[in-house]
Order: sequence, then structure tokens, then C-alpha cells
Amino acid sequence: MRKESSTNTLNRNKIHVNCGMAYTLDLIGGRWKPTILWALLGGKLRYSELKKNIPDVSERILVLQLRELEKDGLIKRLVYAEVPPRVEYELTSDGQSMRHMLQIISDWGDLHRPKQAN
Amino acid sequence: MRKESSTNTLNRNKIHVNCGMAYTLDLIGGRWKPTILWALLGGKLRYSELKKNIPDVSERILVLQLRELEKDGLIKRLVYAEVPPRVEYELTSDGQSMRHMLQIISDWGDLHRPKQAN
DNA sequence: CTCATTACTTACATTTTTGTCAGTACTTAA
DNA sequence: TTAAGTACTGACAAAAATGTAAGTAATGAG
Repeated sequence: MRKESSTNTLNRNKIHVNCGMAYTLDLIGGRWKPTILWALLGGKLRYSELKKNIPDVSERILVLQLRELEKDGLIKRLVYAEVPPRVEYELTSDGQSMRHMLQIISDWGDLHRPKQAN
Repeated sequence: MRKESSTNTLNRNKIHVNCGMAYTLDLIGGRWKPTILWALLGGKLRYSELKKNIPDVSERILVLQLRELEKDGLIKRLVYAEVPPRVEYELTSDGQSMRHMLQIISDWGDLHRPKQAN
């Protein structure tokens, strides 16, 4: 939960206003958000499929990150009135508009992260 | 300070291994790092100049963020043996290699962040 | 009636990040 | 002698992010 009046939050908002970079990074910078976005770039996925794709995240955190991505307009949540329930997640057009950027960020990382010993 | 054995830290490291995006975002995702990098894209700056450029950051946090950027190889710290002291910060070649990516991240943000009311 | 399936939620605990405030070392200038 | 400039550091506190473990509702299959 955010405390609207903390210096922390005030700073965050101030920065967004004059730094587009900081704004973008705030949207995609959560622990599991890159992985989620990456998965959804391949197309629509059910909640359970996301879970399978990302085995280390706890359900609580997965849901939290999905909710934030949704609130920020990067993904859509599609609920089907079925039993057992079916919920699918997919990128919005804003989300899709990140594709090129995400690819470049990913490439930079692949190129520069320290090599694994083996 | 990080606790090397917390699930939190273990997850972070695990993600880095198979997601270049997450790795990159971890390097540039601190609260003031985008602003610092943006400033240094314009060229070398003294500590005091950075402070002037980024008036809302406290000295402690500014130094912390600079140290991390340095540890991660994105900036260099140049110390001159003078009195009063002079310390300059500049991008390393790895830092420079981010220029294009940073520009794209910035552009996305400028294009998509909610417009200010006035 | 019991169990499995799906997509969660709740209460709580821990870890990490960010911020506040005061102080330091060194030297030159007034 | 006192003050000013520079680039910090340290002790502490608050806020935010992440993680754990257990539980829920609805329904159909056996």
C-alpha cells in the first residue's frame, strides 16, 4: 500500500513528470513483471498457464503483479463465466506497443550480463 | 544490505539468469538511477553538479545510487587529489552502450504517460 | 458425499528500498 | 580564528515490496 503523502511517493510522482524513462521503468519494473510481459508477448495465457510458466512466483505475488499491470493499462483480464473458472490475460495495445522496447532491453541484458560458469 | 539467502534475493538472481530484461531493469531501476543516467548522457558531471541537477534526492541516497551504478559497471568515479575535493562521474562504455535503449524507454514514457492537467 | 479443479483472497512476516538529520576531513580565504 | 567549500558517512526511521501458509467459492465427476 502506498501512503500518498510520504516523501517517497511524492518523489516518485515528481520524477514521473519530468522523466519519461522513470515513468516507463516504474510500470515494468516489478520483480515478476518482465517475465510476465515476456510470456504474454507470445499471446494470451490463462492464469494457470502463467503459473506454470513462472514456477517460482507465489500466487499472491503473481496476482499482485497482474493487477498492477492491468491498472496501468498494459494487460487485459478476460473472465469467462464458466465452471471451473477461466481467466485469460493478454496485452492491451499499450502493452503491445512495448514490444520493440522490451526486445531491446532484453537484448542489452543478454549481451551484458555476466556469463554463467559451467 | 542484501541477505544473500532470502527467497527474495534468490528469486532475483534466478530471474536474471533466464530473463535479460529483468537483469537490465535491475541495473537501471532504482528510484534515481534513470535521472542520474539521463544527466550523465550529456557528459561528465561533478558530484555537486549532479546534486544541483537532481534537487530532490538526499545526499545519502544519491551516493547510494551512484555506488550501485558504479558497482554494476555503468559509471566511472574519477577522483582528483585536490582541495577542495573534486570527483567526477561519467558513463563507462557499458553505460554509453545504453544510450539508444534509454532513449527508446524515455520516448515510450513521454508518449504514454497521462497528460498533466493545467 | 467427497474430491478435484480453477482462480484467486486473507492474515501475517520478512526483506529491501528510500528518506532524515547530523556530522566529518581537509584546506584555503578573510 | 572562524568560516566556507566539497564530497561524502553514520545512526536511525519509515515506507514499500516481496514472500508464506492457509483458506474460499462454485460445480461436476465418481
